[in-house]
Amino acid sequence: MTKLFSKTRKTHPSDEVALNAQLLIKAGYIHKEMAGVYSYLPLGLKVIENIKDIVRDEMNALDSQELTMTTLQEKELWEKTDRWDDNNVDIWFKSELKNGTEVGFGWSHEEQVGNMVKEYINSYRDLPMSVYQFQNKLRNETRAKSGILRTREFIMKDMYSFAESEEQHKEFYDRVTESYHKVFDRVGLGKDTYFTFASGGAFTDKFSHEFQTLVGAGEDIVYIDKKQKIALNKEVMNDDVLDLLKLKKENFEESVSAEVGNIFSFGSSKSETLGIYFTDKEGVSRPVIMGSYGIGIARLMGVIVEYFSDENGLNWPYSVAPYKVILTTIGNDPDVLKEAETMYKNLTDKGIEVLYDDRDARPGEKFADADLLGIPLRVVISEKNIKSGELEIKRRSEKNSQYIKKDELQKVIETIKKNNT
RNA sequence: CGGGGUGUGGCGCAGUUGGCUAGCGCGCACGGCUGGGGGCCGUGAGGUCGCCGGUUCAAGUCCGGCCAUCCCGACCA
Repeated sequence: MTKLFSKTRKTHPSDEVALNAQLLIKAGYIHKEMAGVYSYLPLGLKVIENIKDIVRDEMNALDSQELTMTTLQEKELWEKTDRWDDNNVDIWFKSELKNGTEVGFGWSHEEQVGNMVKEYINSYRDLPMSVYQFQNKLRNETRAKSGILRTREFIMKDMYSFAESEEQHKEFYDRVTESYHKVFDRVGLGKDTYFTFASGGAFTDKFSHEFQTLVGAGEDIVYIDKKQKIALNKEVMNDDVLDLLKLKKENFEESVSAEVGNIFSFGSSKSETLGIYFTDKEGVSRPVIMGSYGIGIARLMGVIVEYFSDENGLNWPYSVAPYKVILTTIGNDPDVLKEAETMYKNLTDKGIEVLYDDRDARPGEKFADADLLGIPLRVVISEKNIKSGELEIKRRSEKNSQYIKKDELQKVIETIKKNNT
């Protein structure tokens, strides 16, 4: 911790109202550049990378392939789908090249990816196919708010799928739904994250689907059916939709939620506009069926903060925690320091990420920071504990510390990992 | 984009009807005492009072414009 350039602080900036940003700034995870624009410091970046690793793992399991597309985008492509005009899409950041050519900064990559894959999709043998990326999206929001939940620049995982038929598309779409549930389970939000019917929007089928996490800081209103574990976004909550889905209104209750993911079907409309065709078995040229699947990585981090934090600060699920153990020394006794360094090495050698609080600070400050930083397990090394021969541990999710035998530590860590808290 | 609020050392704040070298706490540096839930004492560094212009003998304070930021609303593909 003496080498960590970020430091904790006791207060948050007075103009930061959102809990997620208050805590992340106090703990030194993020830095605000301007309204709706945040930098991710070493601790914050580790959380982002942990979330990305989980998402990446699940996307790869779908045989989707990772790539990275550019932020600068061509005007012509968006004009084809009539989405360049500011009257149709009002969140564009635009600029121009030295020669006057207009360019846009990507707020989505649907058009770009569609245009790109035309080169590689020729035959039904090339389908189904899917690609994804983690990328900074730029959206000129009229009003950024809620800390890192709604920003002008944000990290998003966006995936795109291409299929030869509605059936093939549906199969992939359903597998993505499963994968998304796994992602939200793995980051600790599974219990309160609902598969949600939402309005389709331009170019899409009747419904799109969202993944909504029940959390007070959210911006959406959903109606949830806890038994069936599904939800309807308020925007589609009406009798026609209920009839169509064969659902009963009385099973639903209203709740505030945050959208952590969404998935769209485009059918063949976008392919027809962009000219993405393949040749089927009969030699007939047909438009591909396209889908789009997003997870807001930075927003997900913010939702996790909002969901788990308490009056003492952050509280990360093990799976996304920047460090799994915080090793806290008390006093400057040589035996204490030696013991701490031995433990640091032992745990690190086992692949467990340890944040070593080697500061010459008083216990109270160290404990307060350990809580604020939200590391799942705290281990305290002190003269007192060395004499007793026991290990003092405290889980972030629990109030009091406990004493265990030294050889039980590994088991405790395994348990926390398994329960993800 | 409509409405409202706020800008004073890195952070949180005070500064009265305009008036004297712009204060306080945290943090920071140095010295000392401490040592299990943000401890204490002393010394010190650090400020174009958001920016530009105006009124005045005199502006952090009054007026105008601008900028930034937050909240409510609208929007959210």
